[in-house]
Amino acid sequence: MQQLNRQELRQKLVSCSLKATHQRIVVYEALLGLHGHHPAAEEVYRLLKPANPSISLGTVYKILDVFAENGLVRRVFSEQGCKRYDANTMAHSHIYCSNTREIIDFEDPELEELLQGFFQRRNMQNFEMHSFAIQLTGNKKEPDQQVSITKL
Amino acid sequence: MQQLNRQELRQKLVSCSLKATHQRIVVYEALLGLHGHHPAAEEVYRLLKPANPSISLGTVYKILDVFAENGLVRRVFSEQGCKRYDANTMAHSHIYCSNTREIIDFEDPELEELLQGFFQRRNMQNFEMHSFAIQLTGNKKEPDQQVSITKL
DNA sequence: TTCCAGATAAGAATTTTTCTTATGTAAGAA
DNA sequence: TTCTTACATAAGAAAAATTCTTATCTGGAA
Repeated sequence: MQQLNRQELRQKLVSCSLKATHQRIVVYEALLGLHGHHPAAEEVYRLLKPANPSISLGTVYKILDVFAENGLVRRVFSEQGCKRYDANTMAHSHIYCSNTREIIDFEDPELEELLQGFFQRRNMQNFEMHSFAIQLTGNKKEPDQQVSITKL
Repeated sequence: MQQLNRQELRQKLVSCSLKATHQRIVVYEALLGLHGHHPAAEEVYRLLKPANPSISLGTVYKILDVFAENGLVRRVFSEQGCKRYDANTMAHSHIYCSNTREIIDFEDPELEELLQGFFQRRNMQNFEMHSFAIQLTGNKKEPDQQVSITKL
């Protein structure tokens, strides 16, 4: 995950015409630090509270929402009852493990390319597509081990 | 959408080793009737309450959960905060329209086939895939009109 | 610096979901 | 058919997740 310093984070916010407040910076920093973890607002709040005692949960909700609207983070589709966020806005899919309840990042350039190509050719009437996302649902055979792919 | 009578619904439940209670039958019936609508528990409840005054919201939640566990309905991944359900368990994708906030069923056999083939060939280590799902996010150009595809 | 549109804190309020417990009922057994 | 019991439901409390309200504060433009 890209390791940005505060000044760079500040830049990133400003480039989205967002005020670079301290709260927004630490929330963004936390999300980047939690690469692959897809936290809910509550988790981000719990993480930040010790070092930022004045931060409020409502603010974290608002900030995540604003970030999502501005494309700084992705909302992760979730079968669970709560919203999750992902600072990785690159094209990637998610794996839902029924065993461990994890949401796992799954980067498969071939898959992305395949779909990219498909949708470029596919003629959709009355629809302007912004993005697509795939989820795989299943089980990790070894819960402790990672999921990986071998080339075709 | 398949138009099943009560007796057939009863059969369907029993075939999943679920007791065919009146509540389950009307919930299932409602879901089938709302083809393409992807309701949340609350919506199903509101719909059923007039004709079934004794039904309880908690029961609807439980029933939808049981149905999902038994493959009678699909949980629809949603960016929104609440769980949605879909009685159409055939392979299909969902389109999220940012304008209208709709979730639209999108059947594209070629796409399903393409992915089916891809995942059959793709070797995934330590993962047993049960299903995959795609969402397209974007905007309907004409909010009132339908989205459709033209063959390649 | 000053100023102010927009951001935050705090906590109330609302919405969504789960849980608990007493009661009810479907469906198999007698 | 009636009995039995394991499972399902109703009701509402409780918990969890999210939004809203309002007073206060602050980043950054002028």
